[in-house]
Amino acid sequence: MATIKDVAHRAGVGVSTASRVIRNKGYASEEVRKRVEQAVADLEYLPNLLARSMRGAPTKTIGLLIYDIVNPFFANLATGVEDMAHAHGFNVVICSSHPWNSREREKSYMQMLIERKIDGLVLQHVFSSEEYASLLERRNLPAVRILNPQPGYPYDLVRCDTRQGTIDLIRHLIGLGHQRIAALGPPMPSFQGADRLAGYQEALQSAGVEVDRSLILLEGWRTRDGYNMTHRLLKETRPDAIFAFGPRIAAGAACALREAQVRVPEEVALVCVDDFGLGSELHPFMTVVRQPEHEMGQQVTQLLIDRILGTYIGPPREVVLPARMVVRQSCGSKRKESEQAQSQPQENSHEQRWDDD
Amino acid sequence: MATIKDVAHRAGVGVSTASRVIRNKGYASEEVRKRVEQAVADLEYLPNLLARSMRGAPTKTIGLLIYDIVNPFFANLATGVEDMAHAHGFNVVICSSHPWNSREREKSYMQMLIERKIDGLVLQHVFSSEEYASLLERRNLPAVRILNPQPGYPYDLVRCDTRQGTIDLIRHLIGLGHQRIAALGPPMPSFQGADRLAGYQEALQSAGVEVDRSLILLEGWRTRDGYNMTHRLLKETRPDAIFAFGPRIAAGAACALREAQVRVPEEVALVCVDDFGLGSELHPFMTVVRQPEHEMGQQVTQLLIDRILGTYIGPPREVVLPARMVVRQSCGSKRKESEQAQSQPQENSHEQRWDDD
DNA sequence: TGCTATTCTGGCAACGTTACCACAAAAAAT
DNA sequence: ATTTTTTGTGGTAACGTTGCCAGAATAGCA
Repeated sequence: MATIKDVAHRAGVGVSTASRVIRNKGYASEEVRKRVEQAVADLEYLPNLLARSMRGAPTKTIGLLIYDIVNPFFANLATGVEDMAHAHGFNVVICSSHPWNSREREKSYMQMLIERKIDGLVLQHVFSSEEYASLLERRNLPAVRILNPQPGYPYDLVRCDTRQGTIDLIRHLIGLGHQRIAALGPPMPSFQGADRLAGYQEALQSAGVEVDRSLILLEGWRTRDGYNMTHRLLKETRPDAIFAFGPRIAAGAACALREAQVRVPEEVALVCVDDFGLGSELHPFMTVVRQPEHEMGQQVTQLLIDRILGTYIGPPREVVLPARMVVRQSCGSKRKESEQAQSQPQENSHEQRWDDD
Repeated sequence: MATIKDVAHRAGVGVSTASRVIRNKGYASEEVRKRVEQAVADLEYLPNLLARSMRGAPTKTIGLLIYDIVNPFFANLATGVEDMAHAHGFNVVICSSHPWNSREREKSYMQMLIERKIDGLVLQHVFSSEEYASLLERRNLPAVRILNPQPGYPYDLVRCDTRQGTIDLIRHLIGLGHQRIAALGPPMPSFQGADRLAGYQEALQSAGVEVDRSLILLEGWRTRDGYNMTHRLLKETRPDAIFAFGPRIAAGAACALREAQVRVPEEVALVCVDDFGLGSELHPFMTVVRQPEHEMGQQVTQLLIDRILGTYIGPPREVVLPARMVVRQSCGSKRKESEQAQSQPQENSHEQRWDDD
């Protein structure tokens, strides 16, 4: 662990001179420059960022606090953040507070990020406690939000219009002749849930389909919840279609349907919001509405960096990106039936789908 | 951004006293303790970790450097690392150097991690340059490895016996009557690839099946590669089964098979190493060999923390965990056919599969 | 030759924290 | 009564870096 002192000594110069050469700032003769650079190479010197930051230098690091890195949605989001951050010379510290609201980790990560003096923060969490907001404010640490606003605090926000996306999806189902469409989601004080529920109701009403409250079950986001809700649903009625608010719910529903020997899409259609990552590459089956995760990650990072660099100063901005429907086979569309022999013409070309390089 | 000086001043004590109270170490009267704690609360003081670390204190942070957080394998691995790290009071900085060997990011992240003075490092990368090893050595920064050894450097290692796992998988195929089994993998100087190729050949030989070199294609890990290899393969021959070295390859293969109108599993069986994350929850189709990612993450972190704390000092350890075969439907097993009506009895109960809470 | 610019160099303070020391007061042991 | 130990407190020096300043050497210009 060589320090700048070692470098200076080895090059036979003072520390300030070495510092100037290393940072390439200020005067230094060619002669001295060479010697210092040689010493840096010899000692494999890397500056101590901690010490630098203590003098007030930015850490060039941003934090990303999300629920669950295992969820492909967040994973894609994270790569979007990383891509944009890197383009601006920032590094990203990903903190996955972990499945389902582990408050303890949320707090631990918030403190850790602040203590380590990051330059800014991308937040997906809705704070479980208001104390966090005041923590950020007091240090005036720039923060931006993804997905959900933080009620009462005016951060920049990038979100996706899943309400409209849901409307598209439900209209698609109605267009295929489905009328009794069930909705499976989380319990209701929920931002993401509310958008989808609103879209669901709006699409039905505008199509003149009555909203049947017994078709709406709101119990949770997990696979387990989707499974339970579907079983309960099937005990009472037989819907034409099931709209799951998220992919885990849809996966649980699919399992319950299999167990009940109800065939998808022949007997019931199944759709959801957000995609299945690798699973959709393997077997492009489920018709979904996709949020543009990667782009959302990039955009929110751009907003944050604007704030960090002071490029933008002003009232909070809100960027709303459209959701994109991907029609596949899980609703037994007419199109699909008529073109069954061909290789899913309704799916985008695979060239576009595979961005794994 | 209150400092300890502010706290001390507000409490009417010296900085050392404040420090002692905050760290709960050394003497302090009840009276003073109260006042300092009140000041901490009032000012929302959080210690500056940077400054602490400059005095030589451990940062209680470990770095995790992986290829691709979007891959569910790595995502699960990461949560394993986080779980164990948290259990010991460490935080984790995840750095996803990103799809397919972005050397630039690898380097940038290595430097960033070292500069930020983490306590230890979990590495999955095989260094693209030897300079990294010497970097770590010189700072004697503890590091451990996951998946692959670093040739020439004796780090602790946790890996999975994918050779044996592959043997199980191929034997399973042979047991179902498949003889002409194709292998699709990456180009050959590859650790992971070599294990799987070896297992493949070993299983065939021990079953008395001749290894046909024209059935072995080694072009890459990507979906695109699997797609291309499969098309090329089908142009020349028609195998009984396809063994993909990884899930992306399998996904590409599945796509090519669909396009060629070859049905899985009726006409050709398809298996691979590693699972499909959410996709397998939705549609448990592909028979795979799974590495215990989460456990691997936990174990490797335990090894690292042993090194950091000095609990273990000695020669490098190697932990080899078994792979687990998950039989599903993609090889048209006899079992599956005979029990078709039932709900996948060969799959573990969903209670075990769903760990999303 | 002098005089001001320009280029180059190194010493020193400061960032926020803690380890170490010195000292004072109280408590305990002689 | 004294010495020793325990308890409580605050000052100071580092950690590695950079900004600021002072000064030396060189160059440019009368």
